[in-house]
Amino acid sequence: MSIPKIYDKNREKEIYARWETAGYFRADAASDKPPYTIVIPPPNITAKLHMGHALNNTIQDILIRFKRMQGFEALWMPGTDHAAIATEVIVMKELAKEGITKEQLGREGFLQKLWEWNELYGGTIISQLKSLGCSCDWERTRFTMDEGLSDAVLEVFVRLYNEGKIYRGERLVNWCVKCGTSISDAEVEHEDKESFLYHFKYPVVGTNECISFATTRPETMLGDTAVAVAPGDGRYAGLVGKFAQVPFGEGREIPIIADEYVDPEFGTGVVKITPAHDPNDFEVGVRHNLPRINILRDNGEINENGGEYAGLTREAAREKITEDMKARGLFVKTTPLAHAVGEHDRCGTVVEPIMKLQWFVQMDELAKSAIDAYESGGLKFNRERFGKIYMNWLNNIRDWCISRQLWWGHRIPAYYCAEGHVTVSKTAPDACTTCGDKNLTQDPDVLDTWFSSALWPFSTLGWPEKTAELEKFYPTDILVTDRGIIFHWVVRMVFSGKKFMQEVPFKDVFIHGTVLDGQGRKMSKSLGNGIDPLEIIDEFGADVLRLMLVSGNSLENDMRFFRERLEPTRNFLNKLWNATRFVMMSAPSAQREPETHVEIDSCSRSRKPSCIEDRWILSQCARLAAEVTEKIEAHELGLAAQKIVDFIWDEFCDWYVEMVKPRLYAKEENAQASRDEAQKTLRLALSSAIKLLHPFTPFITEDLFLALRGAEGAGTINETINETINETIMYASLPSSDASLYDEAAEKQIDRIKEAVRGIRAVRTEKQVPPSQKIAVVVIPENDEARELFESLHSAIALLTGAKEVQVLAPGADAPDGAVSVVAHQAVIYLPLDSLVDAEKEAARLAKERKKLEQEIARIDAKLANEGFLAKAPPALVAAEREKRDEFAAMLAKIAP
RNA sequence: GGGCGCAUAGCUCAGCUGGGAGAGCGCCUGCCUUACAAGCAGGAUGUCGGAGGUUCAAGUCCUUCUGCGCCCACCA
Repeated sequence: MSIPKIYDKNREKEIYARWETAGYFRADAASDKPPYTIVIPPPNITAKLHMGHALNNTIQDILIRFKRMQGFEALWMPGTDHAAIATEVIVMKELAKEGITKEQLGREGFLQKLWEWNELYGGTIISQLKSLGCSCDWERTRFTMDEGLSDAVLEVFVRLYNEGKIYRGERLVNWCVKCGTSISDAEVEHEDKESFLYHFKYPVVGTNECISFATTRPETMLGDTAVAVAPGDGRYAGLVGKFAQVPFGEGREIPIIADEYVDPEFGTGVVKITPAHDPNDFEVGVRHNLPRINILRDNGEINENGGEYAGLTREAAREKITEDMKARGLFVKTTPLAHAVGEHDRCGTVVEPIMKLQWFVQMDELAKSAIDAYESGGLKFNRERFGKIYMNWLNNIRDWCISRQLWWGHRIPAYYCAEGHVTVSKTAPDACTTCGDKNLTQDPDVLDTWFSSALWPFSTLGWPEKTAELEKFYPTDILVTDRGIIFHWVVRMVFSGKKFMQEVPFKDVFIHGTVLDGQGRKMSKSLGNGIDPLEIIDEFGADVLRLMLVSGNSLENDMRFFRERLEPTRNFLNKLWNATRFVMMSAPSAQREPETHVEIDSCSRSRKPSCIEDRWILSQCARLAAEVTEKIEAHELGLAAQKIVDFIWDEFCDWYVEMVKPRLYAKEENAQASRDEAQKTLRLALSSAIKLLHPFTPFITEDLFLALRGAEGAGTINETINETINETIMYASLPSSDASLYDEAAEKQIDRIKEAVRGIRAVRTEKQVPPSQKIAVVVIPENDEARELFESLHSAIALLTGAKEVQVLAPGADAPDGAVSVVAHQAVIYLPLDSLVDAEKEAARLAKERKKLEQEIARIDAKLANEGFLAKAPPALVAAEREKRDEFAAMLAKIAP
């Protein structure tokens, strides 16, 4: 029977299905274990898994799996977001293909289409997350519009309304004339566009003068209700208080006012004021009690207030008005101007500030609580700079417009009577609370999608009910998300959590970078440069994708995605597969390796292996466990992964496995005990590393772990899995990192062996000794301790260097003639290579060695000669430098001049 | 206009609280050594963007300049 040499990624689905069936992802609110909670950033129901999701969820899964193995009751709460406008836009596009509009379907009919859509596609991303290996508690999967979460939304709206924190008001909102809805500031994207600055003038009433000004939007002149100059601007001092005439329609006369808002340095120092269509002007209008003239229809056409221009589009009106001003001699000039234009991030339409009756959340107090959370240290970001972004936004926040003129979403629970009285209630009220009118109509608008996701960390746990889940799992431990939604989401969750749960929803926020294409550009549909994670999973397996995503880069920075980076990762997993294959073939003992911390500890202490290499690798295991734990807890996942990879590939495969081969293959009768010990240690060290790796590459590690545990005889890896179906690595305890398991003596000794082996190999290569030629190696140790060390590992050294035998002489023995020497710590190694020794070249080689040592010594001497260094550097460092100098000097002395 | 990030080997990037420059890929040499050629052994490669400064000591901290990139912003 043959064991496959190549690891098979196609087993992932089967393994996942077994985990799910076994209920391994479930988190129990009644558990005694300490909780560890993460709520997933709910993907939109329109979403298909992209690289950003793959990275985001890999990070979360690594943390959750690690904590689960550490013994926490780990809950990863999954779910999806209804994504009001995004979903509505997509479904409308689908309907448009059939020539249907949402108006034709009516509200009920359209919503039914949306629910159908959700039924069909809302779960797509969930199944895709499963193929990535995510260990979410799927039975708890929530949706922002399901019953419980909708109840939470209504509860919050009503409470805030009753507290006066939610109000309805006519304000300027960002209006998308295409989507026919208001959008939040955060949904407006500003892009610098080449445009024009139009210079015009208005006649000043009662004089022959004109006052000139500039604007980028001439059509808004139709709504001008003032002209403003800077207070104290001498040029216009005489005009303030007079009136200018808008030369359209009835020739409206508007006041010339002075306001701080005007920058006298800019342009002519004069600004026309359009309170109904510009946020700044709106403020000016409030200060000066100016009328607001709305000149736009919802579709962007000029309305009746625009008189003769009514019915024109924004663009057409702009041109016609400019022409008309020219005709009246009031046009001065146009100058080119690059300036930022606001566009709707969903459809790219230029956003119009427009007056609308909308619902707002008053932000001052809520913002303050979110600021407090950060300033008090109760909320931490993985990098300070993200905290600054958060604070900067909060310090400049404006009231949050929460009503959207859409149908898909949580409908605003406000009801109006014929008189226009407002009644807010979770359930439809029987009568107006003001006048008792029974004929009520509900507000047609729905809430901003972030209104519901702001509640996600506690609404998913059952709030407003007092549930065991809330008690156990709130607040959550960490939020892992993208830089792009700090304002949209993170901020709003923080103040919502503090407001309704009296506690921040998470203590840590981990912001990770963006996955870019190979050229450093964002992956986007329009560029067509996206890489589908599912294709990568198909080709390489989820393990490879996951490990690659978190390796070799720091997660808070953006990363470029190269397919070429997948191969080294795949190669590593194949290496691990083969290492396990080797261990199972050469150490097929029926005896299981110790499983718990206690067992490992007692193994290492009471049954301390007698062989140095066993002690060494177990010591390295304990250090690895400590380092990996530290790095994961510091959320340095890439460094943690690197440590594990290095351990498995370098320490375990390249050194330890080779070192123990002589013991495994020894034929002597008395070799049994040593062989058993080697086999046990092989299995213990490997399974330790596999457990530490599991959070990163869950599938392959499950296979290998079960194979190692259950292997009875030398069966195939795959066969043994079925026999141990009830067991899993997911709940295996992590290897002990107890510092008492560190064996510094063994570490130092193995370092010496490695040094010697490397030296011998280098000489072999340099002398071009073919690997097939078995050479002789003679070691002359400096003392008995070194002699014992080299003797105990002579077979290993022979195997590692391709030597026929390694002879260890007594300290002080005579060096063999005609041999090449390799100087190591506390030993000189001779390779009798008569035929190959070229006296001249050998002298040159030794001279080079000497020079290297002399340089090292000189460097240290320079340091030690520096009085400042001696006086101010830590004493331990100085001592270490001295020790190194002594060692180098000793080695130098051994190289014959 | 404000804020932030990046600049380290040919390429892609690590390098956390300052103490002898690293990895992977690529490249050169030699190996199908009975776990693995998706492998093994050996090797070459860097004024750590420029200039100042702090320090006994700077890739690491400060200032400044240059070149990319991102975010925020109501300057008409």
